[in-house]
Amino acid sequence: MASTRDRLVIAALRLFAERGYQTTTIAEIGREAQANAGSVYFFFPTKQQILLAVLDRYHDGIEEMLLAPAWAGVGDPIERVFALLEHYRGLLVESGCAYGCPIGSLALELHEPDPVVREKLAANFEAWTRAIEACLGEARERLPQGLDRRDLSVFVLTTMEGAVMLARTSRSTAPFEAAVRALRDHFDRLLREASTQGGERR
Amino acid sequence: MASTRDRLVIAALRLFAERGYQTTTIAEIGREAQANAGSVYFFFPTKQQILLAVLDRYHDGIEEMLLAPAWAGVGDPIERVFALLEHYRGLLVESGCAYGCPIGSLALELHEPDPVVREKLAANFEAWTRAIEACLGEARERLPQGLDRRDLSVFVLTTMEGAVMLARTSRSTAPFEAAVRALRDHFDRLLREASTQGGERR
DNA sequence: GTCTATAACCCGATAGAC
DNA sequence: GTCTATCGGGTTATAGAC
Repeated sequence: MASTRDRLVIAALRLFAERGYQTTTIAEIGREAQANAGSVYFFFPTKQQILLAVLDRYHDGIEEMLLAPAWAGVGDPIERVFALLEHYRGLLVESGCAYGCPIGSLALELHEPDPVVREKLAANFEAWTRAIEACLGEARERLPQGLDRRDLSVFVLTTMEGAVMLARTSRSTAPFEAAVRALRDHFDRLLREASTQGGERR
Repeated sequence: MASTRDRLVIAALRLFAERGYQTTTIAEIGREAQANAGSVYFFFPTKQQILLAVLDRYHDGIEEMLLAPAWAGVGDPIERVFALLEHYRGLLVESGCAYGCPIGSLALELHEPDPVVREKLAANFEAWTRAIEACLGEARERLPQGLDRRDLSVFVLTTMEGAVMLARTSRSTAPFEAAVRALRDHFDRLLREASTQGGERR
């Protein structure tokens, strides 16, 4: 069995994702981790420290927890972009459209977060964006010259976050699928332009 | 001076936007509306009823509160799409990037909202999407034949919501501007394709 | 309609035994 | 390291005077 501290972090990660930060109580985190409310304070002096540990866990685990499952069997870098989006669609379907991106939900739930919390949220978004940017870098020869791959990576993330938000709120995957179709249309146009550009590329 | 009920709704609207639903107390709403905490319960039996009134206010006021200021002096329907996004960018700048879309924030803060709350949140997203869809409808002759204008309208909303989320979290307009540039690039390609399509349109 | 006072409850955090 | 017990403070909502 994992260490008590680990069990507490995992329990908090689950509860924050499913019910939010403010709604989750220290007692619930303890119960979920088979520990007592008071014991939580041996490892974490404040509730916010648990949140920081959870955000670190997401950040450190992005490969193993998110990218690896989403990209299993998908080698093409452009298809990886859409495989990641498809992974989120799967999470929506699994949950009956109750799923929300844990980082996005925390980012909007906490209106005036402590700077250290806000920076860890931003670091998680940054790691996600970089993963997409790496895909676009791999596929650079198939994309138009002069394309700003950073802009496009951010655009993929805003699409995912907005699409999950709308799907969750309407309890339907329809808006998610609509946004992804529109993004795919954009990518198709980018790939088509690059393929007719031809000639020397560097 | 506005009626007490109106002042309460406006106060709640402001406080929910700035500090969130759960963080805002009934006492604060009363204080902000120059009424007493106990008086709030004369008009609203529960806190959730205040939230419902706020969501109705947003929905009924979308023209006056949002679209009219954003579209002042902008006639072109495509430019109206980007003027609305530019309006949100202005709100970000004004607030030092603390701004969040009030509907989006509530949608992610409340993880298991009462169905009636969730439906009013969804109705607000739907009204926003329809406003964009109307612009695209006006500009239909300049857009590619067979373009799914509903998909594209949803895409504009997901871009706005995602972009505001990232800007707020990083306390920078950079990701907002990146996402809007990428969306503009997409629109440019759509308009270019339609202009070279030429011939008969209907 | 508006006010004061308070009931009833829950939470984060602490103290201290073992 | 883990437990029980509890403090102190804040919240929604109610009761009832005016």
